[in-house]
Amino acid sequence: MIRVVIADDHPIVRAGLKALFSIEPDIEVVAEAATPQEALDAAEHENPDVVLMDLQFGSGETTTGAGATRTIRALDAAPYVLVLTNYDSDADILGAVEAGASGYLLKDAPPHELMNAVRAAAAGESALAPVIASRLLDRMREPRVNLSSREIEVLEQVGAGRTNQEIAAGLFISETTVKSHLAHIFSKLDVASRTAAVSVARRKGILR
Amino acid sequence: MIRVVIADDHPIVRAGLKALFSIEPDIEVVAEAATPQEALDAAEHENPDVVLMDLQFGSGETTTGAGATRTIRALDAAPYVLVLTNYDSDADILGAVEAGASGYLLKDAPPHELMNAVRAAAAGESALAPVIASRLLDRMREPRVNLSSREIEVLEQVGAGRTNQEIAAGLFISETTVKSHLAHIFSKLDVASRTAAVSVARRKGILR
DNA sequence: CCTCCCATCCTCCGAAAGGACGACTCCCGG
DNA sequence: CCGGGAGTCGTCCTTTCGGAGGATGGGAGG
Repeated sequence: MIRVVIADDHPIVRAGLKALFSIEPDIEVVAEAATPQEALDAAEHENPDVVLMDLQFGSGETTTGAGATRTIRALDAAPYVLVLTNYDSDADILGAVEAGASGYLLKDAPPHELMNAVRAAAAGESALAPVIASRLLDRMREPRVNLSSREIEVLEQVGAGRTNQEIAAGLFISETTVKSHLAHIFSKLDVASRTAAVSVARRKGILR
Repeated sequence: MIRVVIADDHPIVRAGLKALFSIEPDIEVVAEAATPQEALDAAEHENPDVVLMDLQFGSGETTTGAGATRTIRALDAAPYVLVLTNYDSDADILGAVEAGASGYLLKDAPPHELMNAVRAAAAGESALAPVIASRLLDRMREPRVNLSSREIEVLEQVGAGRTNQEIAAGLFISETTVKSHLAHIFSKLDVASRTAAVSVARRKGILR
């Protein structure tokens, strides 16, 4: 019997997963969690084989799904974590994989794919949705972009529509420095304008 | 007995809703639909009281959830449509209400709120999630922004990071015309720069 | 018919943005 | 201890953007 913990803040999704698993003879839902903290507790005390983890939790939470994944994977006798989420943003996928997730599924996946993934995860294998797998490979090919925290800070201001002057005032630096940061950002993202930088950063998941 | 049709492309969500409704003595799920078209068929032939409609369907669909809502509401003896979706974007809410939805719920709503909304809808009343209701009021206060289709087209290009020259070439118009459209956009959105326009448009749900 | 809105085009001009140098600290890792 | 990256600032210059202001034609609607 595969012991599964469901961690998702949507009651509807929890009910759905439970209903789908109730049909499967070899899978048992041993706990439900509506917050990352509850997920962690359940992972510690219910001795599950697999934790199904949503990445997006309500805005009230201090821990994210990725954070909870990391903590769970650091436990003794840690269960495998299968990330189940709505989006296929590059940043999310990378973050989940780095946090130690065994798989990454989208919520619109057909049920049988979900079952396969749970069984694979329980066996210690990795299961990525096909969409995700190819995206991960694409991402591997693209050289990893490393913006400094200050650069991201500036880029966020740009994304909010502020001018260099406004950004300078807001960050207590000179306009020259803002331009300097932007020049570095442009070069790293291989673009020529602020709007293009925002667009690329959004696509890459650097900006939300 | 309240007859309900569930229209959502996520098998997990359909299973969840069905499971939740199975507990309620006065609500019966008479059909499930994975596409807008299926939803329309079910609305016509199953004689439901309420259709629970997701707004986001897979990219392969020709009709949107809002479109299906409009069509369903135009039927003889039309059922009430309750929109149940993930996001609370202004554009989505407005679109759903204009299409004739009786209510707008978020998928992370607690089950009892969902049940209340279904019963209210079946009785011909409106049920909006509190979050949505206040947002709708905010939106009413803000003067409605009406960008022409051409202006939106230009704005999309701007959001993709293209320069005026590139946009002009792409749309087969002169750069002057692009600037003219942008000037109108700026004035309508009450901003002073292209990046600010994109930012505001995104917040208002004009751009995704 | 006349008016409003949309889409298209124009010029002139100032402001913002971006490129290309250089230069100074601070701090981290080899 | 030294190199290099990050962050800060500067100047000079070019290009792009946006503002002002106007013009044309076409379609929708009072």
